[in-house]
Amino acid sequence: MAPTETLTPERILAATEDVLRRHGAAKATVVDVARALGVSHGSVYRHFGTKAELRGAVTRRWLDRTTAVLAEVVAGPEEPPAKLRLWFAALFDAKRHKAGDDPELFDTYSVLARENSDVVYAHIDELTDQLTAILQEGVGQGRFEAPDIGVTARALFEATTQFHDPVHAPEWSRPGAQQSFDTVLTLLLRGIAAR
Amino acid sequence: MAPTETLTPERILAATEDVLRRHGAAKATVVDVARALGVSHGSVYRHFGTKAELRGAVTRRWLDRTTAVLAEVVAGPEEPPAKLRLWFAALFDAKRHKAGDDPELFDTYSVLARENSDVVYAHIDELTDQLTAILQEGVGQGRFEAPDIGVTARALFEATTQFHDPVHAPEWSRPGAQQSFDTVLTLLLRGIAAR
DNA sequence: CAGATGACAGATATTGAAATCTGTCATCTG
DNA sequence: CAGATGACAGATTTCAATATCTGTCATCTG
Repeated sequence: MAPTETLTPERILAATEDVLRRHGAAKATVVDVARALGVSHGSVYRHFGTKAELRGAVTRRWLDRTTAVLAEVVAGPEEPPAKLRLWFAALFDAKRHKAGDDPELFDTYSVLARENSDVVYAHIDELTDQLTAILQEGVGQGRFEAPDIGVTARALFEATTQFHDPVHAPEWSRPGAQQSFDTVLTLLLRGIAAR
Repeated sequence: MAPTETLTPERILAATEDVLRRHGAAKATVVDVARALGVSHGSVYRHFGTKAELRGAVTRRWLDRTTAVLAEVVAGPEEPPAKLRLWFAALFDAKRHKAGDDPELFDTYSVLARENSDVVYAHIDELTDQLTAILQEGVGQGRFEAPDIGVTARALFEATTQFHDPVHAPEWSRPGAQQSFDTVLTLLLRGIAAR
């Protein structure tokens, strides 16, 4: 009856992350998760209806950690142009570190992301909402010009695909990557700057 | 002895494209190619040292067709800003049509591209050289500003990854795709425009 | 004798039987 | 009786035997 012993979604998610870390996306099974928790796999299905749902929840959790970090940048004190650059730099940095520090785990989560595109789309919507907020702030101060802020936010996000989409991770360690990133951002900032 | 009967690299490449079209990237074999030509597979190896080399040559051919179309845009009469937009529009259009018109064939060539990254890198270098030429022209006319034309060309190419990299093909038929493309290009053009 | 052939060894892919996994549910238990 | 269990059916994966393919080369042929 100790709280550690109660089977909760939270504990299941933690165990699932563990199993994924240890076995990789392809070999992680619900049976493994149950075994790690010392319960039958039927009990896991009491909290998550399907394996896909469980993996979706783990994916959401992983992406939300990045969203939280970036939300702090949005709330930060910088001027809009500096904030926008900082936001993208933080995004690129976070991804680059995740990919470089533990490539296997990054691969595992990349597989999860590919099989949970709905979760990823929701994540992208959150990120473009954050971008919209920064743009809004800049337009309000007369620093940015944008006919449609939402569309512009989306365009900024897509123009930087190369630097945040996991499929491009192999290129993030290329020598010229940082320079390309800086140049793209400079172009985009000039592109939205009020004249 | 009719010229149709002489075994040439050209004929082998054509037959290979045919076999790839018919069987797909995974199942196309050198034996298939030889069979299609009515020769033994040993003869194919007289012209292409390995299967990888043959597939690389087919990949190069496929990419070169796009390069040729875009070279015409580079040689065209438009003003640099219009030419730059036209060049990217032609690139996006070409890719979108290839992907939409025959998805299976597009998948096949996407697989070839993935396994021939050296060929793809050479292709990307050609494309950025074309971009460099357009930028050069614009800078010469005082229409563009760019501290380093080569780096800027590369940045423009990477900022449009979303619209030409085959891994993003599924998103090309999304409703907002064209609007995103237009917006990104507008931002980039404003970004390089001389003040 | 230039160019094609086909037999061959080792590498890779296919196949089908056996093992494991997913998702359900009647039953058990504190 | 809320929540866990484990046996079960059908789906999926694994594994090992078999078949096919790649790349070489001694031999053939026009």
